[in-house]
Amino acid sequence: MDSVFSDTDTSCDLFPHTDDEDSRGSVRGASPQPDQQPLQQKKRRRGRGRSDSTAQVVKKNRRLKANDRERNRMHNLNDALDALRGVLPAFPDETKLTKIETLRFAHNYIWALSETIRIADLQAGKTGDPPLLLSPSLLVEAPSPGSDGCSWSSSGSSSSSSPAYCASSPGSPSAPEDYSFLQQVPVFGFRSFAPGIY
DNA sequence: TAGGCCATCTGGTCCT
DNA sequence: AGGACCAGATGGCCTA
Repeated sequence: MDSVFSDTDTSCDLFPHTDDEDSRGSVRGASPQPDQQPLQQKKRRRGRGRSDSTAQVVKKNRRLKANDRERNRMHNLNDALDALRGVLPAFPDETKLTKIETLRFAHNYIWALSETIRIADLQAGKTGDPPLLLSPSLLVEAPSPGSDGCSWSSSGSSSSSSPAYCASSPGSPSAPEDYSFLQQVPVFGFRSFAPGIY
Protein backbone atom coordinates (compact mmCIF):
# COMPACT_ATOMS: atom_id res chain seq x y z
CA MET A 1 0.00 0.00 0.00
CA ASP A 2 2.82 2.28 0.77
CA SER A 3 5.22 2.29 -2.08
CA VAL A 4 3.44 4.45 -4.55
CA PHE A 5 6.95 5.56 -5.40
CA SER A 6 9.68 3.06 -5.79
CA ASP A 7 12.74 3.28 -3.60
CA THR A 8 14.56 4.98 -6.43
CA ASP A 9 12.09 7.70 -6.62
CA THR A 10 14.53 10.14 -8.11
CA SER A 11 12.12 12.70 -9.27
CA CYS A 12 14.44 13.40 -12.15
CA ASP A 13 13.26 10.31 -13.90
CA LEU A 14 9.78 10.09 -12.59
CA PHE A 15 8.76 13.60 -13.42
CA PRO A 16 10.03 14.28 -16.87
CA HIS A 17 6.89 16.10 -17.74
CA THR A 18 7.15 19.84 -17.67
CA ASP A 19 3.97 20.54 -15.91
CA ASP A 20 3.16 24.17 -15.51
CA GLU A 21 2.09 23.60 -11.96
CA ASP A 22 5.52 22.18 -11.31
CA SER A 23 5.06 19.12 -9.15
CA ARG A 24 7.37 20.64 -6.55
CA GLY A 25 6.15 20.04 -3.09
CA SER A 26 3.66 17.42 -4.00
CA VAL A 27 6.07 14.65 -3.15
CA ARG A 28 8.96 16.29 -1.40
CA GLY A 29 7.44 19.22 0.35
CA ALA A 30 10.73 19.45 2.15
CA SER A 31 10.95 23.15 2.54
CA PRO A 32 7.85 25.07 1.71
CA GLN A 33 8.98 28.28 0.12
CA PRO A 34 6.53 30.97 1.00
CA ASP A 35 8.14 33.32 -1.48
CA GLN A 36 8.00 30.99 -4.37
CA GLN A 37 4.28 30.73 -4.73
CA PRO A 38 3.54 34.43 -4.99
CA LEU A 39 6.39 34.72 -7.41
CA GLN A 40 4.93 32.13 -9.70
CA GLN A 41 1.55 33.69 -9.50
CA LYS A 42 3.02 37.01 -10.37
CA LYS A 43 4.74 35.56 -13.37
CA ARG A 44 1.62 33.81 -14.44
CA ARG A 45 -0.37 36.99 -14.39
CA ARG A 46 1.92 38.50 -16.99
CA GLY A 47 0.70 35.98 -19.49
CA ARG A 48 4.13 35.36 -20.98
CA GLY A 49 3.63 31.67 -20.64
CA ARG A 50 6.19 30.66 -23.18
CA SER A 51 9.18 32.58 -21.87
CA ASP A 52 8.30 31.74 -18.29
CA SER A 53 8.08 28.05 -19.04
CA THR A 54 11.47 28.13 -20.72
CA ALA A 55 12.86 29.87 -17.68
CA GLN A 56 11.36 27.16 -15.57
CA VAL A 57 12.86 24.51 -17.78
CA VAL A 58 16.26 26.13 -17.49
CA LYS A 59 15.84 26.30 -13.74
CA LYS A 60 14.72 22.73 -13.59
CA ASN A 61 17.65 21.55 -15.67
CA ARG A 62 20.00 23.41 -13.41
CA ARG A 63 18.41 21.73 -10.41
CA LEU A 64 18.71 18.32 -11.97
CA LYS A 65 22.36 18.91 -12.71
CA ALA A 66 22.92 20.07 -9.16
CA ASN A 67 21.15 16.98 -7.89
CA ASP A 68 23.39 14.82 -10.01
CA ARG A 69 26.51 16.52 -8.73
CA GLU A 70 25.32 16.22 -5.18
CA ARG A 71 24.63 12.54 -5.69
CA ASN A 72 28.11 12.00 -7.08
CA ARG A 73 29.60 13.98 -4.26
CA MET A 74 27.89 11.81 -1.69
CA HIS A 75 28.95 8.71 -3.58
CA ASN A 76 32.55 9.88 -3.45
CA LEU A 77 32.17 10.50 0.23
CA ASN A 78 30.82 7.00 0.70
CA ASP A 79 33.65 5.55 -1.37
CA ALA A 80 36.15 7.29 0.87
CA LEU A 81 34.32 5.93 3.86
CA ASP A 82 34.48 2.44 2.40
CA ALA A 83 38.20 2.87 1.81
CA LEU A 84 38.54 3.85 5.43
CA ARG A 85 36.63 0.75 6.49
CA GLY A 86 39.00 -1.25 4.33
CA VAL A 87 42.10 -0.21 6.22
CA LEU A 88 40.55 -0.71 9.61
CA PRO A 89 40.77 -4.09 11.27
CA ALA A 90 37.89 -6.16 10.09
CA PHE A 91 36.25 -9.42 10.81
CA PRO A 92 34.14 -11.34 8.41
CA ASP A 93 31.23 -11.84 10.71
CA GLU A 94 31.24 -8.28 11.90
CA THR A 95 28.47 -6.29 10.39
CA LYS A 96 29.43 -3.27 8.38
CA LEU A 97 30.27 -0.27 10.45
CA THR A 98 27.96 2.64 10.13
CA LYS A 99 29.34 5.95 8.99
CA ILE A 100 29.62 7.46 12.42
CA GLU A 101 31.04 4.25 13.84
CA THR A 102 33.65 4.15 11.12
CA LEU A 103 34.79 7.67 11.88
CA ARG A 104 34.88 7.09 15.63
CA PHE A 105 36.63 3.77 15.31
CA ALA A 106 39.21 5.18 12.91
CA HIS A 107 39.88 8.03 15.28
CA ASN A 108 40.36 5.76 18.24
CA TYR A 109 42.38 3.30 16.23
CA ILE A 110 44.78 5.98 15.09
CA TRP A 111 45.06 7.20 18.62
CA ALA A 112 45.79 3.70 19.93
CA LEU A 113 48.46 3.13 17.30
CA SER A 114 50.16 6.42 18.03
CA GLU A 115 50.07 5.56 21.72
CA THR A 116 51.75 2.27 20.97
CA ILE A 117 54.47 4.01 19.05
CA ARG A 118 54.98 6.57 21.76
CA ILE A 119 55.29 3.91 24.42
CA ALA A 120 57.67 1.90 22.31
CA ASP A 121 59.81 4.97 21.79
CA LEU A 122 59.83 5.61 25.52
CA GLN A 123 60.96 2.09 26.26
CA ALA A 124 63.63 2.28 23.61
CA GLY A 125 64.91 5.46 25.14
CA LYS A 126 65.23 3.83 28.53
CA THR A 127 67.11 0.78 27.42
CA GLY A 128 69.13 2.41 24.72
CA ASP A 129 67.98 -0.19 22.33
CA PRO A 130 66.72 0.76 18.93
CA PRO A 131 63.01 1.53 18.88
CA LEU A 132 60.85 -1.50 19.09
CA LEU A 133 59.04 -2.51 16.03
CA LEU A 134 55.40 -3.02 16.47
CA SER A 135 54.69 -6.62 16.99
CA PRO A 136 52.17 -7.90 14.50
CA SER A 137 50.37 -9.48 17.37
CA LEU A 138 49.69 -6.08 18.77
CA LEU A 139 48.06 -4.70 15.70
CA VAL A 140 45.80 -7.56 15.06
CA GLU A 141 44.99 -7.61 11.40
CA ALA A 142 46.09 -4.06 11.15
CA PRO A 143 46.89 -2.91 7.64
CA SER A 144 50.51 -2.68 6.74
CA PRO A 145 51.45 0.91 7.23
CA GLY A 146 52.26 2.83 4.15
CA SER A 147 50.86 0.18 1.93
CA ASP A 148 48.21 2.61 0.90
CA GLY A 149 50.19 5.78 1.10
CA CYS A 150 49.51 6.40 4.74
CA SER A 151 52.36 8.03 6.56
CA TRP A 152 52.89 6.05 9.67
CA SER A 153 55.70 7.88 11.38
CA SER A 154 55.02 9.31 14.75
CA SER A 155 56.53 12.53 13.37
CA GLY A 156 57.16 13.98 16.75
CA SER A 157 53.56 14.92 17.20
CA SER A 158 53.01 12.06 19.54
CA SER A 159 50.07 13.59 21.20
CA SER A 160 49.34 11.27 24.00
CA SER A 161 46.39 13.35 24.84
CA SER A 162 43.38 11.37 23.95
CA PRO A 163 40.73 13.66 22.63
CA ALA A 164 37.78 14.43 24.76
CA TYR A 165 35.55 11.92 23.09
CA CYS A 166 38.11 9.22 23.72
CA ALA A 167 38.17 9.81 27.41
CA SER A 168 35.99 6.85 28.08
CA SER A 169 37.61 4.83 25.37
CA PRO A 170 38.72 1.31 26.21
CA GLY A 171 41.83 2.32 24.32
CA SER A 172 43.24 4.08 27.32
CA PRO A 173 45.81 1.73 28.76
CA SER A 174 46.08 1.90 32.48
CA ALA A 175 49.70 0.87 32.49
CA PRO A 176 52.35 1.90 29.99
CA GLU A 177 53.01 -1.68 29.10
CA ASP A 178 49.40 -2.53 28.68
CA TYR A 179 48.81 -3.11 25.01
CA SER A 180 45.79 -5.22 25.57
CA PHE A 181 43.53 -2.44 24.43
CA LEU A 182 44.58 -3.20 20.91
CA GLN A 183 44.09 -6.87 21.28
CA GLN A 184 40.68 -6.29 22.64
CA VAL A 185 39.51 -5.12 19.29
CA PRO A 186 38.73 -8.53 17.90
CA VAL A 187 37.50 -9.76 21.22
CA PHE A 188 34.81 -7.21 21.77
CA GLY A 189 34.27 -6.12 18.24
CA PHE A 190 34.29 -2.71 16.72
CA ARG A 191 31.34 -1.26 18.38
CA SER A 192 32.89 -1.61 21.77
CA PHE A 193 36.06 -0.10 20.44
CA ALA A 194 34.29 2.76 18.87
CA PRO A 195 32.73 4.46 21.81
CA GLY A 196 30.44 7.36 21.49
CA ILE A 197 31.70 10.87 21.30
CA TYR A 198 29.83 11.91 24.34
C1' DT B 1 6.11 -1.06 15.49
C1' DA B 2 9.54 2.33 16.86
C1' DG B 3 13.98 3.80 16.08
C1' DG B 4 18.31 3.95 13.54
C1' DC B 5 20.60 4.41 9.27
C1' DC B 6 20.78 5.78 4.73
C1' DA B 7 19.96 7.94 0.03
C1' DT B 8 18.11 11.61 -2.17
C1' DC B 9 16.23 16.17 -3.00
C1' DT B 10 16.44 20.94 -2.11
C1' DG B 11 17.60 25.74 -1.13
C1' DG B 12 21.09 28.60 0.79
C1' DT B 13 25.82 30.15 1.05
C1' DC B 14 30.52 30.52 -0.27
C1' DC B 15 34.14 30.21 -3.60
C1' DT B 16 36.41 30.39 -8.17
C1' DA C 1 27.52 32.26 -13.48
C1' DG C 2 28.34 27.87 -12.11
C1' DG C 3 30.13 24.49 -8.99
C1' DA C 4 31.14 22.82 -4.23
C1' DC C 5 29.65 22.40 0.24
C1' DC C 6 26.29 22.22 3.80
C1' DA C 7 22.21 21.36 6.54
C1' DG C 8 17.30 20.33 6.73
C1' DA C 9 13.48 17.47 5.18
C1' DT C 10 11.58 13.26 3.61
C1' DG C 11 10.78 8.54 2.75
C1' DG C 12 12.48 3.68 2.41
C1' DC C 13 14.71 -0.28 4.50
C1' DC C 14 16.16 -3.00 8.31
C1' DT C 15 16.42 -4.69 12.99
C1' DA C 16 15.36 -5.28 17.92
